[in-house]
Amino acid sequence: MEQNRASASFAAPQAAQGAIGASLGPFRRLRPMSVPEKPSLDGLEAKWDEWWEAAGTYRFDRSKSREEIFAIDTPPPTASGSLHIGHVMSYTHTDLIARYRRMRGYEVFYPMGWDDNGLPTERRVQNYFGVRCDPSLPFDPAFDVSTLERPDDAPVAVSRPNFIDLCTRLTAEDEKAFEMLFRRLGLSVDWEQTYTTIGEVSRRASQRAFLRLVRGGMAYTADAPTMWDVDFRTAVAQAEIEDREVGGVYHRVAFDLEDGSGRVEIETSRPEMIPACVALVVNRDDDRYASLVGTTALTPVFRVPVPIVAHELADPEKGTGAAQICTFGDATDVVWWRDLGLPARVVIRRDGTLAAGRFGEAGWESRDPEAANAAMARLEGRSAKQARKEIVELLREGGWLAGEPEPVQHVVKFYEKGERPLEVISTRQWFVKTLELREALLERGRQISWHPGYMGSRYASWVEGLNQDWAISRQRYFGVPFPVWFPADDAGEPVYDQPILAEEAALPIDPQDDVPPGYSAEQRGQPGGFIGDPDVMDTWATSSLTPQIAGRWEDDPDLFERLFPMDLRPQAHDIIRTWLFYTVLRAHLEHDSLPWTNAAISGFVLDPDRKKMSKSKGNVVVPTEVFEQHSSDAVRYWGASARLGYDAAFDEQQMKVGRRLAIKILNASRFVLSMEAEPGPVTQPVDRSMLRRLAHVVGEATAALDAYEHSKALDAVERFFWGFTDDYLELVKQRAYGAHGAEAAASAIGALR
RNA sequence: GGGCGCGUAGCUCAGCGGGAGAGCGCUCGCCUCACACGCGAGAGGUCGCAGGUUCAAAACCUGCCGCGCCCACCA
Repeated sequence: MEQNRASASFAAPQAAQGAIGASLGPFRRLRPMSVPEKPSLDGLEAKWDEWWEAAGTYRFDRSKSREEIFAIDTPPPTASGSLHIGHVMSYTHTDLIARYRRMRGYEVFYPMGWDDNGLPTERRVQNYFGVRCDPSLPFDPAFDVSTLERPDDAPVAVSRPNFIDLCTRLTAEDEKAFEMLFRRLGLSVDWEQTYTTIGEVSRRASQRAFLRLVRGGMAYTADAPTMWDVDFRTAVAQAEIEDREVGGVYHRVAFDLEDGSGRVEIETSRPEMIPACVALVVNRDDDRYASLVGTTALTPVFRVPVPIVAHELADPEKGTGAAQICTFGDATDVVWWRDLGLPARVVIRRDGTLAAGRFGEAGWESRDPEAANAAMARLEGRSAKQARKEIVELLREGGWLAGEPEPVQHVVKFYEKGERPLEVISTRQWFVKTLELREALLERGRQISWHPGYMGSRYASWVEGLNQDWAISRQRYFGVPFPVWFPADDAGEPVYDQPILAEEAALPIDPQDDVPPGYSAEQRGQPGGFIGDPDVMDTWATSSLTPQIAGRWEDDPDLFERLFPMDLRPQAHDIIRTWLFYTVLRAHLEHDSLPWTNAAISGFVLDPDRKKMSKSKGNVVVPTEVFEQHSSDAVRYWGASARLGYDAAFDEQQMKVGRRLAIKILNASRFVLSMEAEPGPVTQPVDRSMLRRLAHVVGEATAALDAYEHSKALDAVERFFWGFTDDYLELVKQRAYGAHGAEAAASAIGALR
């Protein structure tokens, strides 16, 4: 049914077999023209970019119906970095699909987007201009970054509006450079469809979708333990967390039983969390400890009484079989804390340093408050790492350290862009419900056609492993603001459970500038007034709406109808759990549909030694140099030779092959076009045989491209072509020149054309 | 720990039930009027290992080994 919804303008095998000679189509009309003496690839990119732009070759025709359209949800690259060779490969893959669909008669919707909002841009602006954002400063209309003075080389604090302005200006520059590169690559993008994730359309769509989630009960705000990056000082979502193996130290620490009958030893890599300990946990089936459940122990150093509790997740095999529960040392602590209804004693602050309440006061009971507070004074204000050294001394002094600390390699959770391990910190965040949708989202995954198919299992394993709702708020600046204010109580503090939602018609809004309905600007921050939500959305909360943004959802309902759900999401495999997953989630919640029917997943480009390319390794390839050296066609050839889903080695040899192929095509074309005589009916067996093979190859390539196997299509076509030049061309050359008469020549020329 | 992918000529890879292949690289020969960014010829492999199914296995099944990726509540 897909195949039938547009007429095929690509030569079908049957046509070529039927009336050979009569079916030359457009080639019949080719006339000898000014054939260049020495065809060259140099400068072709600029020439054709200009030509396509002037002719509007790839402009999207919105008068077409949904059935006639093939809509692509192009990945918006992060605008605040540099494009690398991996982009070149994956965007070439998408372009191959776009061009193939166009050949099949589809009206292809192929936009470009720039993902400019978010942390990467902030970081780049900070480094580029030497500034940092201080939201407490007022807007400075006279601010001029070019005259910025940095006497001691420290970052200069600028206001939030000034900072955002710098972000906007720098990304605009980066986006121009990206467009130049993509144009040079020869992408058949309709550049009039370009959007940015910080642009007005994106902000409106993000805010509108968010408001609907809140009204529908699918988004909520809660003060809950959340994964937190202490350097960026923001919450991060499960999808942005990665495991890293790092060196750690196991410490065996003794807890005295309250009744003085003995001690319980635990093993921990985070002894600095002992002041935050709220319980010891053991497994009920563990004979060593079962009798202790229900009794009380005293924490070392701080002498805080904590209950010994049982939980099924306590693994007798791990460590000593007994563990401390702290608020919060890791994600497991959160599970135990929640399941067992334990109190919280938080000692890690948002900047990652330690601080505690006064021992001896409510919530901070201690059998020896004086010693506890003295000990805490030695930890206060230190980072987790520094505090660890300090508390080891305290443990040693008090005789609570059993044996010597033992260095180990263990796996710790990091923010993917972060440098220090994540902490679990209780903060107020906005969440989107995902856990309760697990089954529905797994079903959505099954409805997608994955290319290659096994990528579907990556999606499934991610969805199956979801363990927290999606935290979408970020304590940052350059992002889409939440269209929300909170009423201020008599003390001027926000009342979080009564958010004031913006009107949809007013979107996009910024609660830091705009005033909620029914309030006046003077009431901002005043008792009884209002407070704007200071946070911005996770960048994925915007980019998960790219089909809606590119399709101008609700801004242009007629267009949206023609595009959504789209046909194709092309992307790389590293962001299945983020971009792909969230996009499926948003379409499910907002439209009760898939966002698109196909997902084409490209692999990575590895360096020639099959190592991952990264800036730190210094093995990153700069695309412009590659274009310069090999030509865009050659680079595209290399990209096309890599299958979807599989990593490809960066291979200049392969580009040389592509270059040779391109030049061979030019030379063969020069030969064919230089024939003076008129083409005639194809009567000679050799000619007919060649055309039959050609027809077969067309069928083969068509089937491969329908199955998203472009490398297979390339292989078939290329194989045919070299046979065509090396064998067929040589066989008919003399005849085409007229050595065997006019009729035989006309047959050859007809076939050649 | 669970899942997925991959192990075929020096390199990059295709083939996935009946001839072990391509390109690059290598060797040799050719400036043949489309192309020397070319043309022709050639060397090179117990298809990771071990069992099994089959008349027939590089291909299917089982187990193992190695590499990579994804996921997991790794004290």
